[in-house]
Amino acid sequence: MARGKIQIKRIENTTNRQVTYSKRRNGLFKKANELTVLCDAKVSIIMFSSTGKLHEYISPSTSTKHFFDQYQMTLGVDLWNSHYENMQENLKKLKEVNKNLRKEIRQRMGDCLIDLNMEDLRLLEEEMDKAAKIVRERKYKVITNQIDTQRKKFNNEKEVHNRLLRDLDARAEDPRFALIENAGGEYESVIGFSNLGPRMFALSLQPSHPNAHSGPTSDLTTYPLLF
Amino acid sequence: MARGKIQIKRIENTTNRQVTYSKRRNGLFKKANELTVLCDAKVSIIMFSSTGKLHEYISPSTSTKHFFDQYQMTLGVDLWNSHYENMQENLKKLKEVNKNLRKEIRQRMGDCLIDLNMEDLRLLEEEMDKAAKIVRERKYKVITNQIDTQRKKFNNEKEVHNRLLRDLDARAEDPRFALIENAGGEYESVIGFSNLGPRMFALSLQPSHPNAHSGPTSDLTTYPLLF
DNA sequence: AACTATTTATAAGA
DNA sequence: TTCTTATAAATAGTT
Repeated sequence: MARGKIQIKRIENTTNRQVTYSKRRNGLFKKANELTVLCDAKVSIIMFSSTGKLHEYISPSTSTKHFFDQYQMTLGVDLWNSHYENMQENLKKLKEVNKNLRKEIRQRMGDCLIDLNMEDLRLLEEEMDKAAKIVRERKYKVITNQIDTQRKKFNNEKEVHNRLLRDLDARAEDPRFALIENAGGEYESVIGFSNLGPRMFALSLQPSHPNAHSGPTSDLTTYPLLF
Repeated sequence: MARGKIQIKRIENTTNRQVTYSKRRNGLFKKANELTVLCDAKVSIIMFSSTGKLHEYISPSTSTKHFFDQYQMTLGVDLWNSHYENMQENLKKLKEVNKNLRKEIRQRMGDCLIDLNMEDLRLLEEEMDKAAKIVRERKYKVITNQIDTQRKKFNNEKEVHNRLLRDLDARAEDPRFALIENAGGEYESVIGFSNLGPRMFALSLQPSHPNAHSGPTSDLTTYPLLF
């Protein structure tokens, strides 16, 4: 528009193009601002250069977010609605699944049996008996393992103890230790330990504190319903 | 900018303002389009007139939604994130809860018992036995109800049958029916029905052995248990 | 919506 | 980038 007319088509020279972009961008923004003032309008211009740089004009006393919101409201469409709807659909489905899972658990706890007919009840009973058996077996296996471990521990300690005892006997019969035995009286206390130790062990094997762990039973009340 | 310079300030005359808005809007859009072509850029202009009307320019081969998305991506902020954050948080929590519920069910089915210690197993077993008992009781209750309903049905039908039988006997002794018997020979077939029908009935209704009126306890043994 | 005098924008060069 | 300036384009006021 000066010093010669130009064709409106892509400027091939990169530098030239960038200069023109810069100049015309300023021109556009200036015009936008004039429009804003003269006509009491709200204008938003967002532009990306060919190199991907972002420039933006927005009328004073408004914001891009507000603009977008108003844009959507005016057009009566929500450009992000599909995204939002998807999410809500997902949420709904998950809640439904959640509800059903809870119901199943309650049924497995002996609640909510009203909805079940004879066949359901029969299957549930059968399944639960089967499962209970597995749980029982598993429990016995855990018990057995624990006992086994403890026995090994005990045997090991017993052996250590016996060795110590033999050592002491040997020392007691050894005339070299006679003096020390009489002098220090250590022998008695060692015997005392050998009698007491294993018995203490046996006591601690009993599961004397039933609720050391919160079991799986408390889960139903633990998870809040999120709606 | 012609026929006199103007001050860049709000045009008070409404008509004038609207005309200017229209003219300058076109100018702005034209410039935007030139910029798009000359500089290979993408431009989005959205504007609201003072009366709330919306006008928009968008470079060809793009869309407003795409523009907004790119705008947000470039600025590294999500203007609508707050809308979704809550939802996403909820979604995540629900998924987690569902996972745990599933696990609990699996444990109640005899799966995934590895994670449970002795105490958990003991509690689970105890609970499952209790629940199984409830399920069993419920099943028996359903069975009992079904049997009760069937017995009532049977008694009712039996009574209807007996009444029919009495009716037929009464007719057979009524002289008015004798005429019909002699005239058309219909009586034979009626007798035949009255003899055959009830017997068929009895066969299909009588529970194998004679004392159909015994209490619910004997009914339990009369009807085969369907499981 | 068209006209046009005038202002404004800007292409090319420095 | 910025300034300059000749010239193209936009547009205010009018019809």
